[in-house]
Amino acid sequence: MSVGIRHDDLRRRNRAMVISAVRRAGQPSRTEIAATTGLSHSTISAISADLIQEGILAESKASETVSLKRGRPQVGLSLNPQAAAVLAVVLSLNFLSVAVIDYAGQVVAEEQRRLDTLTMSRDALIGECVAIVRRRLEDPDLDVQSVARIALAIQGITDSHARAMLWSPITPQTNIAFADILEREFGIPAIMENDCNMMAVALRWRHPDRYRDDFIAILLSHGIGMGLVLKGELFTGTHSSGGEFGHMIHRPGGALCRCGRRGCVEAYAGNYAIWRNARLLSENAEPVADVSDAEMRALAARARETDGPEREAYRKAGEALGFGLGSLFALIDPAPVAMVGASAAAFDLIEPALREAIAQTAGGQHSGSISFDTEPNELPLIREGCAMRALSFVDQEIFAPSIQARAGSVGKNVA
Amino acid sequence: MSVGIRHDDLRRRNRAMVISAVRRAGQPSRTEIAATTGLSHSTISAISADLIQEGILAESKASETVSLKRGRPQVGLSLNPQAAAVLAVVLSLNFLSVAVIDYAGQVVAEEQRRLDTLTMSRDALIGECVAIVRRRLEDPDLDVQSVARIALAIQGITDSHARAMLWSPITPQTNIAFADILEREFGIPAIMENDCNMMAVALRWRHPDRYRDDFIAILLSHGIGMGLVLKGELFTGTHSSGGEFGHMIHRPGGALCRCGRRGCVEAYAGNYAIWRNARLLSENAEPVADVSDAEMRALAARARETDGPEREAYRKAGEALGFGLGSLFALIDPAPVAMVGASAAAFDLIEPALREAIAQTAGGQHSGSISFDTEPNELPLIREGCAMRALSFVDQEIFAPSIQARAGSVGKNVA
DNA sequence: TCTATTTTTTCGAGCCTCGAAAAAATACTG
DNA sequence: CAGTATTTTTTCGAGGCTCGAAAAAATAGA
Repeated sequence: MSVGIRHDDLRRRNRAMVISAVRRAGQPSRTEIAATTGLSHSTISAISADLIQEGILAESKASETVSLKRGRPQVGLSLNPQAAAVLAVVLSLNFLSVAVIDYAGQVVAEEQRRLDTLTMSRDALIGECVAIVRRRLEDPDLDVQSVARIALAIQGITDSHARAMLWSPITPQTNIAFADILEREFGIPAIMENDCNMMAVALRWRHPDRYRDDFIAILLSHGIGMGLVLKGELFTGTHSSGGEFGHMIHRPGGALCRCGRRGCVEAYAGNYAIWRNARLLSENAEPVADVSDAEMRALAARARETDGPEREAYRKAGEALGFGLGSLFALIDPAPVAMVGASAAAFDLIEPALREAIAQTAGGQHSGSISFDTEPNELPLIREGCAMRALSFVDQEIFAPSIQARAGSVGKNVA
Repeated sequence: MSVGIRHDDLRRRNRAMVISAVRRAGQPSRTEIAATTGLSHSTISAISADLIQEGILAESKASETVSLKRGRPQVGLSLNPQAAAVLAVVLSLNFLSVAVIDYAGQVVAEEQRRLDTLTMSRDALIGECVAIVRRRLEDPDLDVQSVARIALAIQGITDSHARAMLWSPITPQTNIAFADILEREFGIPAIMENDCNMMAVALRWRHPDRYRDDFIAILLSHGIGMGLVLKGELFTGTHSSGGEFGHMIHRPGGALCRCGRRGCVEAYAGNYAIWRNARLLSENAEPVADVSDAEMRALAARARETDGPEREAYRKAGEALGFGLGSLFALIDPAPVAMVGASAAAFDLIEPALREAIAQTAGGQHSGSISFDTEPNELPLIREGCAMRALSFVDQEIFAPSIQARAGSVGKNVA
């Protein structure tokens, strides 16, 4: 059962709230923070004095915005970039990237690498990840002491504790506890997240107006992934990262999916499925390992030109996505949808059939009001989500810890 | 954004926690409460002294359990039955029932009534609900002042604020703001809940070991409903009660559903669908309004006897439920399932096809470990859930209010 | 230079929780 | 049956936290 609130929790939570208000608002004054948090000015004053003294926040000296109002000008508070740093590692098909991000959220260094993830051994895969992190940590420009968190996003299913990859389409290996491995290797807290969940996290930071409490991010790529935010919280399954939208059943016993089952949404809407249908191959044909983006673009071009099998393939994809979304909407009610990934560039080919399908489902009552945005580039989004996830952890777990072990904290080695 | 924690919230939350600990544990001693909440003995002592003084809790005088241990015997704390009362109203097809429940959760009065909900006018339907509540409130044995909450459960879709029925299969009427109507009529806070959600709430109270953080309650009746608890919280949609499992799409363009659409799970697994298939009627045949329980029992009996269309009808029902659950499991991961309602008595006919279908879906990896319980009687469950929902509200909103307006509270008119 | 205005800090009051010690209530012991 | 051991509950002072009010700080306008 949930635990009572101890007296010291109070300060901890309010500290976290102030930090989070600053991260969200950019350069809010103490008065603004008091307004958004509902706490009194005196409390905000006390907490921010602590945070500044600890080197977590800083006052923005420059009164860049010329104060037009009378009275004492507001002093903006901002995150001290040097207070900490985090690493965002993204592992996707044949591709590994890492970015070092300062406490204010700016990328300070990055590195990318092509791999052959599908054929690599378990040790090689782990080795590459460890190595790329090590290279970044050995960068003389980086104060290793300040690195407070490593977040690794992977295409595939992760466990609900954000420790391990359970299964992934990018490698035959399963059950790799990346978070534990990195933690042991570098002594830095690490987490392992699902890539689509990180897309959703990033969208929430990028467009807080459009994507706030309830929305859906769908990755249209070789496979179909989903990140879901409900009631302002990232939705995960009870045991895994969950939200395996691509493997909801569209047609029982239908087309062969990459996962080995039949009739999944992905078996109609994933790149390999569109490719398979466009070539008029059997639905039982083994999914191909990879279709290049160029090839998909050519497919889309042909679909736009003539009403041939390519157009029909996209239509089928739209239908599968539409019925899938319809079933999803039956459970969670309609919400804004962001279509992310290379195939989002072909969303014009997908949308008509998708809307038609949705109209036949429980979500159909609102089909007019359902809006779709597209964002063809998933990688920056995933990295950004990863970084924000890691930074939020630092905000809450390190700079607002439950124990008063504030001495020796990462923030200390500043000013 | 979320709001900071004020100093007075602290006491409020801890009060709520103590009350909730007592409601859950039955007659816990102060020491036990301290252990489960993690608060100190002194705090528990102070809070429970307040609560006893206010007439919310009471010490169980009788040391019924002969203390076998040395030392000062524990004094059990219990809820004072007279501290408040709530009304649980359940409106289902052709049936209206109300129960008065004391603060300790015991039914102290009840009344039931047959109606013809399908043909009643809007005003008549509202009138019946208001009237049955009025009769209970006019009961001389009841202290009207102590009635702190009315909870109304209805088969159908309610809004996410628990104010109104949006749509229901039991009446052609839509958008009835029952909660507002009852509140205005009687001046007592009211809520409007979905029946299947209340089933889930009740299961959680009844079997906290089996149904705690994540589970699914499915109503197998004329229609198919679902109540879902995820991460210990009742799951609702973003705009409505959500969880319309029965209207997830099983077969695009398939059998005609009561909701007017095609291929919903319900169009294969609802009583009317089983009946339709058992009679070898077309999948396009208009769903019948009602099939009596006796008729369904006869159908089930025939299905058990011979391998005819009846058995096939149940098989199809199982298949639809299985693929539906499989898609659901793709989103939320597998969880224990309780099958509730008259047709749960025929679950033996449904289960084989259901398991076979699930095995073909993303949930299939765990198909062996998924357990199903059956509970044929939904009404007591719904009422119980309704009552607990209302009582929890009293616990938290009235007996642990955010403002210190403790004078004049309902608890005051006791001792 | 003085006044009005707005932001931020300071200060004392009021709560709340906690730990330690005391008090209360019982079982065991000889 | 009195004394001791044991367990539960209450009491009490200390320490923290937030709050409101007042003071201080910082600026624009007169």
